[in-house]
Amino acid sequence: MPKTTTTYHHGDLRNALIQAGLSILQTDGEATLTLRKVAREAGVSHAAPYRHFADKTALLSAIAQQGFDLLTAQLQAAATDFSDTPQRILLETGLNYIQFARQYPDHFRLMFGGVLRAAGPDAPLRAAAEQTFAQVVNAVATSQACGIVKAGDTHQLATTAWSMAHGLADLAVEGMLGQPTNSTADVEQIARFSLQQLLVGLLGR
Amino acid sequence: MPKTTTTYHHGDLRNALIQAGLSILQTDGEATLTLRKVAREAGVSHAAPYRHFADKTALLSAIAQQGFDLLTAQLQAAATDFSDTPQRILLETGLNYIQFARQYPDHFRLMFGGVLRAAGPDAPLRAAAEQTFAQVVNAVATSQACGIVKAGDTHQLATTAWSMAHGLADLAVEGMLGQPTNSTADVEQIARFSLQQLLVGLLGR
DNA sequence: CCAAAAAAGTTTACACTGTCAACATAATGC
DNA sequence: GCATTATGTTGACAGTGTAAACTTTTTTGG
Repeated sequence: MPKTTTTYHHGDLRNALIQAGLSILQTDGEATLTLRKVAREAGVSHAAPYRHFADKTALLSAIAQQGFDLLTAQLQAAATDFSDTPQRILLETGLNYIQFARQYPDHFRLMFGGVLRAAGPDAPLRAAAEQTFAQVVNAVATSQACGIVKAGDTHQLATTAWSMAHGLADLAVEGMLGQPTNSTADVEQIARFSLQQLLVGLLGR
Repeated sequence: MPKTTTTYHHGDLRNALIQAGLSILQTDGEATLTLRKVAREAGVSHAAPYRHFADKTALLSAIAQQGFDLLTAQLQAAATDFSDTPQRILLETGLNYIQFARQYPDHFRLMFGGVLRAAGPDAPLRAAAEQTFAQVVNAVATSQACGIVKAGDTHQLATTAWSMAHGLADLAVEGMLGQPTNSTADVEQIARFSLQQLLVGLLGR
């Protein structure tokens, strides 16, 4: 019977629950994301999730983790896209980061909203976040190699770059960028400008 | 009878509720902040808050607004402190912003977590946020006047500076700055470094 | 192969939440 | 002074997260 999908009881809940939660998150936002609704959407009883997640936070944490994985993949894809023009990698990585935040605002907010802070230093969620950060470190290292960023502590420079992109992303999601219209063009413009200003500083003369 | 405090029924609930909510927020975090607990703490029945706030979100919104006011005042105080060394104003404004976030992490997260996004473009909360931003604009204008930031669209440059500080603040609150220890010294160091990098870019040669 | 243990899912129950409607009381304005 | 409004209370309701007891399936060791 390995014909249909998997072997045991339901198929695999846990993934189904994460998927259901993700769907609710994207359509109705975190505020309305309830454990019972997730269970309903997955077609199981309201207590079933507790066989796979210790509590609601654990489910949210898993969803957040999936978000970091997705973001990591997206940044990596961008990096390979621009592997022949390495001078652009840092800029494009930043723009991609911001685009992700705007495309999945609730997912993005969940990723950086308390779940992370609550996660201990050795939680898998934190590891996933650091893998995303590693993508930024890569971009900085590449930029250093091609002379668009000065030599120096790569990790530190990457933290700086990450902060810039993250700040732009968060303010954009919150609707505080490009005050009146807040259009895609507005955000792209200010993001491009800001990242470029930082790059000038990171070149160092 | 203007002896005690105020005139009517309770004194003034609404402020008492905001204060109680603030206290809960700072000691136990947003997750445990419940409307009924706020009412209890203020010494009124569980439905009393509805005479002053349409719903829970309205209370949270008021608390967030108070946060923006506090932050604005703090940034302004920093600005006057350094009025005789204007070259430092932007740096110090940024450091102060980050310090505020670390001092009141839950308050900070509330301010930028959904309530703002949910607030319409003409909500008082948004006005309060813009007043905070105005403080950054001031710092940039001062920096331009003393030649530490190049001429150009002040508003745009301020958005850039705000994003940098905000990104640092948010990542610091989330515990993603200064990976192992995350100590105050660590955060201060990376924040100072990052802001300075940006300043180099904003000088522009 | 099959009993026994473990895993996965269900039902019932409980305390607690946000919110509403009906009611009570205090303050204010004519 | 009294009617109106502002403020606060009580009681109720649907919905929530979570734990305990129970059932069903799956796995597994003799």
